[in-house]
Amino acid sequence: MPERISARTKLLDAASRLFYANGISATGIDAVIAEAGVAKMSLYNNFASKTGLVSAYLEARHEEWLGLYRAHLAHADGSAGGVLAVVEAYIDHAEAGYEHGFRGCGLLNAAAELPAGDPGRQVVAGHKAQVEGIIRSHLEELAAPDEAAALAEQISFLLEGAISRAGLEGGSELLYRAKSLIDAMVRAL
Amino acid sequence: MPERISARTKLLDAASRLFYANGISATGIDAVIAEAGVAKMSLYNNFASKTGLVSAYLEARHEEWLGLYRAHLAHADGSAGGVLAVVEAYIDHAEAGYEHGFRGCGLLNAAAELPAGDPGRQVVAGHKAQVEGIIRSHLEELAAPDEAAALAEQISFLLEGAISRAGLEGGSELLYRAKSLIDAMVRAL
DNA sequence: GTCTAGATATACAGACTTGTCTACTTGGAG
DNA sequence: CTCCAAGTAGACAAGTCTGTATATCTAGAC
Repeated sequence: MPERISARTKLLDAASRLFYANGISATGIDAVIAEAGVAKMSLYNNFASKTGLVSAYLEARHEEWLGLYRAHLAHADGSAGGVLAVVEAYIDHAEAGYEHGFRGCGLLNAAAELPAGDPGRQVVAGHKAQVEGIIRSHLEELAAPDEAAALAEQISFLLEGAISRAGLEGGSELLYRAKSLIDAMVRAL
Repeated sequence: MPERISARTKLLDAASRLFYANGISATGIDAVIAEAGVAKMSLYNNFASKTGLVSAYLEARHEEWLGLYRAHLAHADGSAGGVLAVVEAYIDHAEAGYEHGFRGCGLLNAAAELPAGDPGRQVVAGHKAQVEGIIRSHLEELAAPDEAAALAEQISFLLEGAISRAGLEGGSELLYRAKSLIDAMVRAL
């Protein structure tokens, strides 16, 4: 009973691995279907084009992150713990055993190779804004709205930079440093 | 007397515009030579391959940033001003009138589309480490080495994140917010 | 048992990519 | 004036890319 997995799922999983490790432009259709172990027509039966596959990839990365965040939030301790759950979701991401090491935020990397004006860049901008919004909503339970908004922006910048730098280093170490910095900032409230 | 400009320079300038605006993989040789207004053989007489052009591009972006930083450093006010000169160099970069708007750090964007293990990623990691080192050396004139190192890391994360987010927004506004945050952090020493 | 939706294998069209080759032109240095 | 380095124009080889077309297979619904 080998768990029937749809071609669509296999394609998204394969695309996720290859797009993340090697970049989107550098990953051809043929590489994706070979990694997925499906026929080329299965790709075009499930997605309108490579661009459609990329859009689904972006959406899936966003949903995946939300899932990791919610899992940590469920065991989080108070509002400060909620903020840390955001960081822990990225740490999970960094340690999820990518074949060629951690390479930073998949969404930000995708945006980097999309030409200016591509709608995919709006998706990524929306994701980042949502993350900052989550942080802000937790902080609003600990401080006045103005202060919460300012600190949420600062924390989201700090976290974003730590992810990028950690991606260049290839490991999650810098994310733990960001976590303790953020922990101290929230506790200082 | 139309200022004789070498084909190499025209190619690097054209590659700079196109690689930055549209991404490296998405930019073909033909587009670069058309933008530069030179013959294809001029490219291969000056660079071993497209990869060689990309390496020169990365090096040029690093040198360009250093030039902007040094220009601000020359008019900087004390060690705190030295740290702010780092931020101002990125603000200059963001406002340098890119054809399709600011799109973040060109070096980080390039790293995002290089496959894991590509030597170009080391160049980018080195640039980011050098920036953090510059910040640290300024702070060491204001605080103990340990404290300076910790704050330099925090500031470099914050700045890096602000650049990425500003690139997604397409403007330099978020960089000014980062500048005032960093200004406050340094003054608090 | 039949029908159908989904999957498969393979070939192929057409465009685009990097890089090479050859023959020609041009601007200045000596 | 001559020579040479740098640049030009365009054709071309060889490979890769996306996307389509066709014919076949298979598992479950009815």
